[in-house]
Amino acid sequence: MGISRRTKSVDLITKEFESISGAISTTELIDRLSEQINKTTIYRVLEKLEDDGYVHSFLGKQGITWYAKCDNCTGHYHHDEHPHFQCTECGKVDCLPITVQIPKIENRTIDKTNVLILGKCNMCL
Amino acid sequence: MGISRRTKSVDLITKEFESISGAISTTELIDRLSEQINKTTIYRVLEKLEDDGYVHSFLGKQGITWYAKCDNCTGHYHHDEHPHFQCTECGKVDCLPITVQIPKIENRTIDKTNVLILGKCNMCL
DNA sequence: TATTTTACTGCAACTGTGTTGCAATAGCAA
DNA sequence: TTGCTATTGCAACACAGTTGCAGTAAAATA
Repeated sequence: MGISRRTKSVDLITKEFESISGAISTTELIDRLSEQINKTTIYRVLEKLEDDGYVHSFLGKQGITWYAKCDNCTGHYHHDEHPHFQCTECGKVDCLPITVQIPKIENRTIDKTNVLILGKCNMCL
Repeated sequence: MGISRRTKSVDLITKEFESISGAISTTELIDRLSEQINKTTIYRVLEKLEDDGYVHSFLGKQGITWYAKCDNCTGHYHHDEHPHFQCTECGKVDCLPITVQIPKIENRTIDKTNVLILGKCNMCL
């Protein structure tokens, strides 16, 4: 069940995603919007935007949730089957438009793969 | 700074790792040992055991910390550069003795790669 | 063995991320 | 304009993990 009404919260949050490059953590989003939207609402809107396929979520370095409106993923390819990169210097997180091959594994099926790559981004090299 | 004194807590925790196959989450370890060891101590001992290279830590599905005494990683190869597998049915987590190739990425350096594969394990197929 | 040093432990209180219940508000269709 | 109900804000909660500190106990030293 995604977004069914266009509200102030939805507008503010989508505008935030349009204005950034890369991903944003829920905590950062709450910091930026807490004077205008309650944090509970932020969590709930993000959930719905993900249902709608507008953003996707994943976990960053310390296990906190990040969201990205990734242009590289569309349609059925959506569910973040691409790796994410987090810079260990500045903390910035991006989607990587590459594919990571996972070998077949005996006696197991693979539903989903989460790949987080840690390193230095081009600004911090 | 790893373990420097052999205490009851260290014995109980290492004994737990000897008795299991695969990985164990901090929460499960606390459940099992909370009558014998305080949770703060469990967190602190795990940290030291990781410093010593006896176990390694990584994040599971919901961002909680897991530890494994993985036999496949030794010496400099230690720092969990292997993928981890979490069963979406039973929740069991294992180290996978395979290598995932990460392509070189322009304008970035790679320090570490976290790969979590979600799917069904051989018991749940 | 007795003493001393200090690593380790337990406790209580705290932090940060995320969730839940519920009453009030506000899109939007009719 | 009205009525339905999705959405919101608030307060309180849940849970993983951390911190400060005083007391305890390995283990080195005498």
